[in-house]
Amino acid sequence: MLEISYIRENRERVLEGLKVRNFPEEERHIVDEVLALDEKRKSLQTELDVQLSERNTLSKSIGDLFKQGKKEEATELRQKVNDLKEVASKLEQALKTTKEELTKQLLVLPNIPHPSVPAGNTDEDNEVVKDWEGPLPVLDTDAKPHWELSDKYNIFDLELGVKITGSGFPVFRGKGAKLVRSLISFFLDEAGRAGYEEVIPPLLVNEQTAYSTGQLPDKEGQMYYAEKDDLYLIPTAEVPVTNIFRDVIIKEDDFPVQLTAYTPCFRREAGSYGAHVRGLNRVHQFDKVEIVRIEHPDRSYQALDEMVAHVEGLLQKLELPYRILRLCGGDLGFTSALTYDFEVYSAAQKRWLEVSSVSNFETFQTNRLKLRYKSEKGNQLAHTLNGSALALARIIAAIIENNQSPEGIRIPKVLQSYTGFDLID
RNA sequence: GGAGGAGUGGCAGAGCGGUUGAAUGCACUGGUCUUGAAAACCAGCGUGGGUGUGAGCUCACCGGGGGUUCGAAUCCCUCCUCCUCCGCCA
Repeated sequence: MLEISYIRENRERVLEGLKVRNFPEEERHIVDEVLALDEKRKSLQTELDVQLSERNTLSKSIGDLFKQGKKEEATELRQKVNDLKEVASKLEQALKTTKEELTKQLLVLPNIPHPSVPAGNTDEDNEVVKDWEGPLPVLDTDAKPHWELSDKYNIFDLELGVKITGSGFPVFRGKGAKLVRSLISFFLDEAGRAGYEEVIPPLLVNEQTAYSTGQLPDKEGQMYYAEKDDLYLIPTAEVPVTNIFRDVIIKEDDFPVQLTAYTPCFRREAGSYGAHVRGLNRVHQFDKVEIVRIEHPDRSYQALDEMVAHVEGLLQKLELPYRILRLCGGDLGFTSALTYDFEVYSAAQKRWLEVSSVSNFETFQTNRLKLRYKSEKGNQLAHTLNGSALALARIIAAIIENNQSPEGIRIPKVLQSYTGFDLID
């Protein structure tokens, strides 16, 4: 959620940002509505304070009068305060309504994009900031997509997932299962080496938690919901991990906070079927190692670069061809100010698969989280960032497709000490 | 799941209807003293909102929400969490 003080001081920039995002023109008046509601809120607050202040003073003197035994005067005053109360409670109600309306409108506004974010509508307008320089792998004509390879080598079984749960819940088996576990360990170890503290968070979260990182309201449809307990299955570790710092005020020298977590991720992905989501391309449950940082506003973009470099290092070690995109305004997530997407080339499908998304949310999440740091200027909102490092299912798709050969599937060198084998055959 | 107890500032711990945003101790910050450190002493030390150029003034907040009252951390209702005992259990 944008800070109201930011909108107040940067109205033009907010409007400009909404334009970059392709936020519907006919809805941009919300900015001015928000500003008007804020003014209303302030004047109601001022009026209310006057009333309450008077009430407090009179109440005190009633107490004093009673002590002095001046009962009649006290009773008289009591009546007067009762009248005041009515005015106050009306103001209170009006203030509450105004605040609610203000929040409701504020929730509609997405984060303001970083100046480097290109304008644009769809993923076709994303900017390739780093393309794959070398040749893309070319496979034999009889090369198979990963779902066919999986059948051949018994790596994962989607049919079985259908039986147990439903479509989109793969069952990994044998060397496939071990490959999953190896990747998770490898990613966690790499994050640890880069200074991230490993955490294992809950996989179900409450409403407040889902709200604070921006999954609620609006994106309910993306999350599985356990109605009986009013809990949501996490779509990413970002949600529970970032919320570790909800309602926290940290010291300035606590920066940077660096956390990493492996979790399964659950996404409903309602309505997406078809050839492009075959196999592991889009599933409802997948594994992911996430990195999360809490940063000083002055250093958050430097941190973003470091996170991008970290993810890049992982892909290099896995020997996968990749490219980095800067998302355009229209493709940018609601809560993000700047996002880099990583895509790996899936040689048999001859297409790029998104495997990581690294974002700076600036104060958009911390405003909801109430995550601040102490500074000389008073308590300020910190910046949050996160990125996938890395998401598994598609990485596996790319590894098995790109590394297929008549002998079997070659395991990248860095993983071999984890898997204990160098070939799936 | 059943029965009982408890939730107060970073922590510990008073307060149980009237200048209590909240005693006291510890921790923390600044200062005095000291060659330095410790000790001792002095001072400061929650969050959010409104208002003012500013010092400041003011409102709200004692697990969350609602209520009673002229007035609530203190009384009532409700929800949540934690602890103890019983039951169940990886």
